Amino acid sequence: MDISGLNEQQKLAVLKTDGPVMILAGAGSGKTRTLVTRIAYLLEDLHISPFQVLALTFSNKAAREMRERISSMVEADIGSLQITTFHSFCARVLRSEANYLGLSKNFTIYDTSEQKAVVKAILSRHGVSTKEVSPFEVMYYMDDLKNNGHYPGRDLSSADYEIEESDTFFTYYQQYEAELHKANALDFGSLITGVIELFEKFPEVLKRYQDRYKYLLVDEYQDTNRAQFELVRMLSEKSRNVCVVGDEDQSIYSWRGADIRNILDFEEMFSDAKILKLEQNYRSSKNIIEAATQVISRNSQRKGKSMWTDNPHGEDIEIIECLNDKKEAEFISNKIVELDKADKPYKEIAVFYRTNTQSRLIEDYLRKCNVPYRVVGGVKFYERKEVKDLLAYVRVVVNDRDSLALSRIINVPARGVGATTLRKLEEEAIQNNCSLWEILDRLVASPEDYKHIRLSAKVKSALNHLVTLINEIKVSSDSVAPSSLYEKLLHESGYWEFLKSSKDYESQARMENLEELSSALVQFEQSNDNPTLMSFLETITLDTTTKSEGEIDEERDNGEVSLMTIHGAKGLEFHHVFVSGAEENVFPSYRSLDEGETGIEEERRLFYVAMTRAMEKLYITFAQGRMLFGQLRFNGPSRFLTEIPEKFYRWRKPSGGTQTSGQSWGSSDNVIDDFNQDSNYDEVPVYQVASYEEVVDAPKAKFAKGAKVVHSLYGEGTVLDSSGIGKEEKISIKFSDGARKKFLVKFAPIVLA
DNA sequence: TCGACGATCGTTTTT
DNA sequence: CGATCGTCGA
Repeated sequence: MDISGLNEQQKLAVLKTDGPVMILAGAGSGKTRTLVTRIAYLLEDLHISPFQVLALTFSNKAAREMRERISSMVEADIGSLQITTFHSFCARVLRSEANYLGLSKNFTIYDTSEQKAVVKAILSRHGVSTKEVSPFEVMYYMDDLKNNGHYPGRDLSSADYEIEESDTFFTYYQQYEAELHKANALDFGSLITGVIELFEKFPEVLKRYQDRYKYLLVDEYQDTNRAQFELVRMLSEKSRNVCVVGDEDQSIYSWRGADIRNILDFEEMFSDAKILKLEQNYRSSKNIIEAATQVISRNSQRKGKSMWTDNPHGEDIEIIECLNDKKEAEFISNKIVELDKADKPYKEIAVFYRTNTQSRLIEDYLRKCNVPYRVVGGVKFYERKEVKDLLAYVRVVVNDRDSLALSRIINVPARGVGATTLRKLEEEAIQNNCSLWEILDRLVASPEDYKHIRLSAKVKSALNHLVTLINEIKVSSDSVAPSSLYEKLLHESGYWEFLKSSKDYESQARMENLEELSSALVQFEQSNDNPTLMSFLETITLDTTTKSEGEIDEERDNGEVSLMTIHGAKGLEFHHVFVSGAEENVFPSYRSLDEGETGIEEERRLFYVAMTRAMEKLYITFAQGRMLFGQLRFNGPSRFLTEIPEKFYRWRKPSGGTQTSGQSWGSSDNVIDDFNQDSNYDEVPVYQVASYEEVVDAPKAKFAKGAKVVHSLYGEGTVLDSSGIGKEEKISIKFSDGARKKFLVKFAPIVLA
């Protein structure tokens, strides 16, 4: 293996194959290249069988990329090389060892919406309305347990988390788990904890896997949760050849359970661990790297790396202060048009935002300017109602104990089986201690046994038809191609007809989606050795990469501008990057602001990720006023802007328009008033910066309850409520027209009347 | 059983 | 503002 092109640290990372290694790889430091070379080195030079290597990633995209790069590097057939996501790996293990845990190998995987449905059912069973307890709270609670590696009945003596068993949420959790078990289903979290349970309860099974996988690699290690860490620890306990690669500064999924302790405590967990740092950045200009380094250095939760680069200094970062969100979108579009005129390909340009909703305005303006773009992420194909419906049919075929799927389709299309009838059938299932499907199946097979369930002739015949259809498909599922089974389901269930005859203007689009689902299935058949409905279901629940994302590489012209959330941008790079909406309450998001310092640090990492995607040029834009939740808000520039030292940027702000003087945000001398923007907001805010000046350092609440105030946009009002002091002061105002609104005093154009 | 209409409430989303 | 949800009424 030729490793002469690697730097010294990278070489060490490739060659140190024995014992635990943690590679802290900064943004753009050649992380994937190193990882891929390391695997190639194992196979080619050390002659390790691909069968003995397991590489775990988070996304299917990362797994695919790694596999492709390795296969182009080595001679050997890497068919048996396992490069896969944590979840796929666990699903595979659990399918082959299903019997140990009382599962059946055709188990269904529930996604978040199905998880929610089960939680709702349990809450309603307890007579708890979703208003009293939000299903999300329960889901969050359960996810938290699972992220920590908990499964029902786990021995907690060695666990590093605690459980209050008298907690009603714990009861909900237990019932939820029981419910999933009955349905022969697992959710994302229990795919991981299921394997932990398997390994803990059956050491001989664990030993088999330990013996097989002599070399373990974990990518994006900063995003692992505690459960995944446990899994890694167990698998590598014997060989101790574990190599994890991550960057604590790019940990942006803590809200999904990623635990930064996995990085910070790695050395404690693996006492003989070797820590390597990849600190040379090959991606970005010096300006960008140094600025980003300054920003991230404010975080306390980090191991600490010092990134550097040999790349040229590059252009200044540009911070653009826009009058409002429309002007921001307009600026970005115009700039992109300019870049295009300078022969910069669209595909080298990306626009990032904190939340998906922010894409709309930007899209509008890009369209106006005839700039081709694609939105990465957004509405997922497999989350569409009609797709979910059809997949529910498929799920029932694959796993008839999946009562949730069955109840979803039992009356879709409408068969006259309403909530009441369904309730009766479910009651009967509970009485008989069997699944909903078994009741239906028996009811159709021997109706005389179920005379006590009073059903109309119409309902009976409808159920008969449904059950017969499902049974026919089940019988032929071994001999008939999945796509043919799908077609049969689609048409004989009446779903297609139902859409066709529907006058709903959306049903045309729905039909197209179902055709797309069909072609996805055909495509799946063509690219898999042993395609089954089960494996198709698993693939689409565990791999959400949309088809269009894969097609982009084929694009051989200028391509398209990429629009995405910053989360979606991780791992990518672009020559020209726009980070939009750099305002307080947007980025950092208002939600993380009340989480305190932890929240801010995660947002800062997000900001760091955003900055370090840029290779040549970085534009950061923000709007003075933004339409948010239906009202115009004045949030002020993001604190992260002030964390970039002045020498790295030029701050441009509007001149002319209705901008009032006295603006003080870009306080430095590198502010350039060269950027003319007239407002075309219908209701142009009269900008009263004076109040901002006065309020910002106020030692006590400026606006007390009951005070009469004037808002430059909304007029006169009375303060209803006030909280926080100084910069944190928030007030709610009742205006003379009766409207009630809340403001962050610091930025609201409000004065005492 | 279905639809229409208010009330509600707003992150991020690898799997 | 807008999607989503639950509650009514037919």
